[in-house]
Amino acid sequence: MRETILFKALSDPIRLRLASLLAIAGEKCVCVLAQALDEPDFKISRHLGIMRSAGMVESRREGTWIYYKLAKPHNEIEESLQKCLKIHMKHHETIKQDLERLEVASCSIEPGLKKTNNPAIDQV
Amino acid sequence: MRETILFKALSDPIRLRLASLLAIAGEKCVCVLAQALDEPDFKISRHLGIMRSAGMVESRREGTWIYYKLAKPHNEIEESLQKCLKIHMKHHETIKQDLERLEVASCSIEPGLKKTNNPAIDQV
DNA sequence: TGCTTATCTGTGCATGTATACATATATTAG
DNA sequence: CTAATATATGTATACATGCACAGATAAGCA
Repeated sequence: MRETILFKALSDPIRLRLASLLAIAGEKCVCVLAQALDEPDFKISRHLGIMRSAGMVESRREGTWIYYKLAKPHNEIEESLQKCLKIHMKHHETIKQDLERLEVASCSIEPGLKKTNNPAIDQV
Repeated sequence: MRETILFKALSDPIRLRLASLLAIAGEKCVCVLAQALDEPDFKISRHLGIMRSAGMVESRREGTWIYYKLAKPHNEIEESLQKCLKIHMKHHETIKQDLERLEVASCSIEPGLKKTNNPAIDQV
């Protein structure tokens, strides 16, 4: 029953929130996801690792950042599940709050942007 | 994240098989499900209890037997999941074997039938 | 080179989970 | 009542899981 790995991956609140955000908002890096969920980086990283072991997400390095996205579904069940998350979870109260934090989240140094020497500007 | 209870309920192979059988074949009693999965009664009973606590199944007593069925979905996610199990799991190798055993399964005394005093007949 | 940020991982601990076995409860038949 | 069948549950054990903290690794930049 390989499928149980999938359900186990979604059976933890942190991982269900991560999967929902990735389904709704697409590819994101660890530090942005950590801000969206308001949880420490190492915790998010570990859970993303579990999800990757389950074949649920894929990662891609870009400079210092590592971006995660939902993996292409391996079968119809996974496809149904991903659609289900994308369509329904955006109305979930917790996910709505996560999405709000996600919108305003940013890495200390945005890719392509350079940190200035003016802290006042950096805070924007 | 109430939904994680659902996924946790499906994250064990026994429970995923039970949920799939109930989704495909409808209401069944414990001893028939135990035969279908080829697992001891007390194990099936305990897992069905977990599924009931998760609000996933409902039970109904009829004489000595207790029949279980999938509960009416509480939201769109549950509804999607049930449809997903019903449509896709019937093609799963393990589930196909379970369904074969389910077809020939029967309680020692079928409801409505009386046990005879002739062991030869009872064995049929 | 050294410094900073982002991400990952080793470790110990507390908690949760699945299991088998024995036993308890419930219903029906005699 | 007793016996038989179906189902549920208490318990001990082995194993898995989530967590926090510290430390490691990797990339970019001065």
